[in-house]
Amino acid sequence: MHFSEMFIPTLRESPAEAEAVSHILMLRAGYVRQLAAGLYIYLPLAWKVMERITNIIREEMGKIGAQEMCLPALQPREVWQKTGRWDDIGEEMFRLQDRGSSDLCLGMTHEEIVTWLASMEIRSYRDLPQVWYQIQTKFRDEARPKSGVLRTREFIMKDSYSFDRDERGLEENYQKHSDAYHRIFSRCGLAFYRVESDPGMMGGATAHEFMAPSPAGEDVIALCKKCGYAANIELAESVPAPQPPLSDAETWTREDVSTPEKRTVDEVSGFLHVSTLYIIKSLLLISKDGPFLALVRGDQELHEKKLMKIVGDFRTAEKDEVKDILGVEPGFIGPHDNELKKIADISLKEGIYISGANKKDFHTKGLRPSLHFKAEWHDIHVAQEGEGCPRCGSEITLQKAIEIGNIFRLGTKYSVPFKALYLDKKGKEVPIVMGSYGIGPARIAAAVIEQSNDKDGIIWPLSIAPFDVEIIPLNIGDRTISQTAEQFYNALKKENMDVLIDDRDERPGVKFKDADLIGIPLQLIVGGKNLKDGIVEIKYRSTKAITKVLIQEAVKKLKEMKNQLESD
RNA sequence: CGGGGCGUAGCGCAGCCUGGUAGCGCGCCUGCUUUGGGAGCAGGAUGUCGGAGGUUCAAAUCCUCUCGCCCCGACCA
Repeated sequence: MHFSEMFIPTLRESPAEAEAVSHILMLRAGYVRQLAAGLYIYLPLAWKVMERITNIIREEMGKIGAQEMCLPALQPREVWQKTGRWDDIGEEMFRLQDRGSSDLCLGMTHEEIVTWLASMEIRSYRDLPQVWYQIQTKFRDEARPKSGVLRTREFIMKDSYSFDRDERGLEENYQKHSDAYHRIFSRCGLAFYRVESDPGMMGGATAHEFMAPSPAGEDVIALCKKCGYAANIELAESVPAPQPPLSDAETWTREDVSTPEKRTVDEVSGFLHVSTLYIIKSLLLISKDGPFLALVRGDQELHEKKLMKIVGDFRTAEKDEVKDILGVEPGFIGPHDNELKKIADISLKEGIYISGANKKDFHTKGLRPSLHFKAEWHDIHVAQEGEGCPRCGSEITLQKAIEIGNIFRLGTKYSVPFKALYLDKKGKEVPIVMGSYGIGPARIAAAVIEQSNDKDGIIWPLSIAPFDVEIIPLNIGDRTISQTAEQFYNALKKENMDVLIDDRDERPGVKFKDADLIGIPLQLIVGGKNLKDGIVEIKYRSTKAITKVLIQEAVKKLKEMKNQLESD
């Protein structure tokens, strides 16, 4: 393409509304424009990147035998009612009515639709397995769109669905997808981890997410460098360091100490000059089975999602309820001397503690769990940096990350309500076993930018760059320069390279700046002085290293360099 | 949905407190010069000051309401 004919509206300054690096650079380099909150226009450069990404996805999906199709974005209420999600999902779903007042929604995902299809068409075990996918727009009425294309209300997603006879088949397809995803993200030049994740609204058994580390990420993942344990903080386990023995710990006998007006862990810790590791945080919560206490160590935070998995939905008790149930106001409640059900974090299992005394302005010192109270023990704390890996014990680290893909074992969660059944070899009706697998191509692009940029702009990996090479004739007023540049353009096209030539009547500085901003991996610089010596320059965008080559060798050299970048 | 911030030319911003002819830089258009890291000179175009209502002789500025966007949190494939 000729730069002068292509729509690449670069900006000198970053628009004020952008904060995330990828957002700033996509705006400045002329890749996207924002229409409204969470709605983006993908300009030609961005669309070329998206195309390259989706091509990689198509290739890899093809390799695992997945078949591309296209499902409607407009979907009738009835299918969503089959699974109950019409009511479960709430405000995140865009809903509308047609002229006949029938309820419809804009699809936020397509499990219902493919399962409906499968229920209509799949009859026999001979029809299975099937793997279907599409690359299509999804709609979600996000409470807070943010960070450019990272969280939008309308976005393109590759979603695939596997249909198997049994768990073994699902396992195979799950693994195939996992492997394909590894290849896709690697080919796109991303650093990423596969982590254990919470299935959330998708339901089903277990799931994994693919996470690209980046400060712009919304998720936090826990990683163990030693054994490879990797999990979303939503469910990451950890082993907090044990309480160190207090020099005078042995002398702590159980006694109530006066702690006037000291309610929070920090207040009590400061007042008694004791580390928060020796304090029990007691929270009175109400589940559908009634009130119970959740106990975590003073240095830990209660992980509500983990707790919810144990006791189901719960809420915190009101001030008055605490008084009614325990006879004391919040801040002085403790796990001893009452018969409430208790769920305690594993960090509390050993050691000696201080907790509320269940009487106002007093705390009890010298409490020993299991001696002074009974509890169910679970991991209900939020994992923290530096704590022990649940598998191997070595230190875990926490990182922010962008979710670029996910894979879910759905099992029969969708096939049962849809009666998506098949007849097995013995003629028995059996529900199809399903999996679902998503990738966000725009998130891949944004994550790559987040991970690969410098002060001058984007640094695309060759695999998903909008072009392979940008030719920069430094002065198109000079006929020798512009003609040489055009000759290179044609020669490189003949070699099947995707080339952008900056044929604008701009000064060299402007072209250099724009080229670095846009981030095409190779630059071919055609300038007057070098040309007189029969020389042009080739520059790597990533390192800015310049190679001078003879004009007649430049095409060959560029091909070599491209091949080199491809194999990196 | 809770908390905070911001809406003035295409972009970045000043002006608002203390009401009185709407500004600056960049970009854009024309011409000349210039051509290896966002050129110089000369000339020029561009605004419902987010919107509505109110106060006032007079509102970008003060008041009320409203819409939009961004950030933090809640929520979230």
